[in-house]
Amino acid sequence: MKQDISDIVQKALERLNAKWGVALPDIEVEIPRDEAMGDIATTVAMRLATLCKKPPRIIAEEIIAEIKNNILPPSSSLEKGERDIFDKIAIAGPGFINFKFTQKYFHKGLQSLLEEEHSSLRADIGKGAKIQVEFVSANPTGPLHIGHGRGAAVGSALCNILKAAGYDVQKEFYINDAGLQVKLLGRSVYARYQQLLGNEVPFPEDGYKGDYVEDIAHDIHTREGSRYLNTPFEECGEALTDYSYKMMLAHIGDDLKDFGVVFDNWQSERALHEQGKVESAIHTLRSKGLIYEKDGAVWFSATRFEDDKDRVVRKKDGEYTYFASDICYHKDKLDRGFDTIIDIWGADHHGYIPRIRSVLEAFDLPKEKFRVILIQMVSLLRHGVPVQMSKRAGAFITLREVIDEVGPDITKFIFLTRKADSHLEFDIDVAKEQSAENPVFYVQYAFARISSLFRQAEEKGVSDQGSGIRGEALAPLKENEEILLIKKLLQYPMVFEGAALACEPHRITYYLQELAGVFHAYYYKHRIISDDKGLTLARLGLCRGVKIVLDEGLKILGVSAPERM
RNA sequence: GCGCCUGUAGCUCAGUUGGAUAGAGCAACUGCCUUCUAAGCAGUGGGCCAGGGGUUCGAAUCCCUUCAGGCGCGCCA
Repeated sequence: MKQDISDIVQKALERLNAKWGVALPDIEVEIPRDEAMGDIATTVAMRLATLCKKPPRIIAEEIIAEIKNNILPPSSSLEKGERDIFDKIAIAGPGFINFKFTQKYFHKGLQSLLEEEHSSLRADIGKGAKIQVEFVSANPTGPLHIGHGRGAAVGSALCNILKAAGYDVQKEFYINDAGLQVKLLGRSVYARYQQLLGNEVPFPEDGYKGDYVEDIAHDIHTREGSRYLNTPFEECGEALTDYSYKMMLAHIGDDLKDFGVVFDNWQSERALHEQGKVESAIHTLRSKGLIYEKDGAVWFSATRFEDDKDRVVRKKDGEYTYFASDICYHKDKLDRGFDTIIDIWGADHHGYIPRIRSVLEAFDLPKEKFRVILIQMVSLLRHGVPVQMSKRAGAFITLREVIDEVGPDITKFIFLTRKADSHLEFDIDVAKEQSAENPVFYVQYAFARISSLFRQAEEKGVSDQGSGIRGEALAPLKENEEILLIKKLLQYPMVFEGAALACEPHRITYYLQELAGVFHAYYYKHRIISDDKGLTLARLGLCRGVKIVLDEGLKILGVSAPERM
């Protein structure tokens, strides 16, 4: 729909520009707010006004005349051409050009949806460009919490969108398996293990206090018995630490899997060190004169770029910082040949962005290739009361608990009903108890209703398959609600494109709710299966179109599309 | 103190990258099940888009400023 208008207007503009001789602006096309104004509109005349130094309405008139006289197929006959595609082309307001399509146009649009199915809903924006999205990347020092869940839902949906938009997408989880935090987990497990066996060693200050730490200790005891009892941490710490974080990592992987999120690659931070990549990246910076020593530590001159402070890469104790691995990691990602790398972070890490951008600049890597999506905090509520979350104290609600209690579909859908960068209130009881009022069911119910229709049609021996919804078969669709519904279906590609370009999955969520709404209204008002076979087939065709688009959208969100409810 | 984000209906949030008379879902109130799933439909009420200034044909959207809230500003990750 958008493409058709863009093409037609583009042709008209190119012809007219022989006379104007200006730099043509992009043709922006939008859905008018009010249905009555038209099906689609362009603002290009207003944009041209300053360029051509003419009033926008005059320009709009010229464009319309050009379209009617010289562009529209199949002949120069204005009446005929207009009848095939447009009911009306009109100027409105300050210079909008509003297009109103014919029923025939909508029938054809539905027909190509039915013929091409999902492929007609995707686009080739990416043209095979390699893009990598890194998300979740939770420290393997504890279970995933609800904030990670939001990141997982958004990241996964975004990847689905980008794939459908023709990008070659890789989903990556970065494992922070180096550094102090995993060591602290090891110490915590060590202490619990000793305590379990009656050796009351002190629990580390700021250690991880969650029950899962004891679980790991128990697990080690059942597998390996008491062999580490009274062994100093210096001797067995490494083994315990390794075991512990790998265990956590396995749990994280399981949680994600049950949430319906899978990764293509798990990149270990340790591996970067072991392969000498961290050292070599720092070395490269040093050779560029961007590394210096001060106070016994090694620093990166980030202030030469856009950061407001220089940053330590190697601590006084000789250990590399997390930032050092991150320097290496981001360079490495681009070295791996990705055209774009997207990092999805918790919004509390926003201060980190200038640092990484500085790094890319330091390596002469184009920083436009690096994009960050920030995920705002989730406030978890129970009965409208905030649940306080503190990881260190061990008092928090895990993603696992939420999935078990509320279910993955509802959880994901709620995460995806808001822009990533805006706060989200997640009330477990509202999500669960009022599940009938939950928007996810509204959308799924539309899908289930249609599925039910097809089952019944089949029982009555009516099938839209085989008999073929082609050519004139869709002509009986004449009701307002039917045209409205087709129009909604044909808007999907516009919404999808917008979601892909802006990296905003929530647009799909909103669209699906609207589509379901239009469908429910239609379903209530008009009977699909009737004695009129031609009409029944046409309406089933329309329903199949809705089903295809609902299916596509739900797949992108990672939410199931049930045949029955 | 500096930086980033947020402020839209009673509540939770959208708002097509600057477009037309500001939108949805809850909540409230009215109706609709002998008809393909009422997890549904139809309708009513509800707004100084935090306040103020600016930019232009046009601002919830961009710039400046004030106020309010959140988050950062480690040789943690």
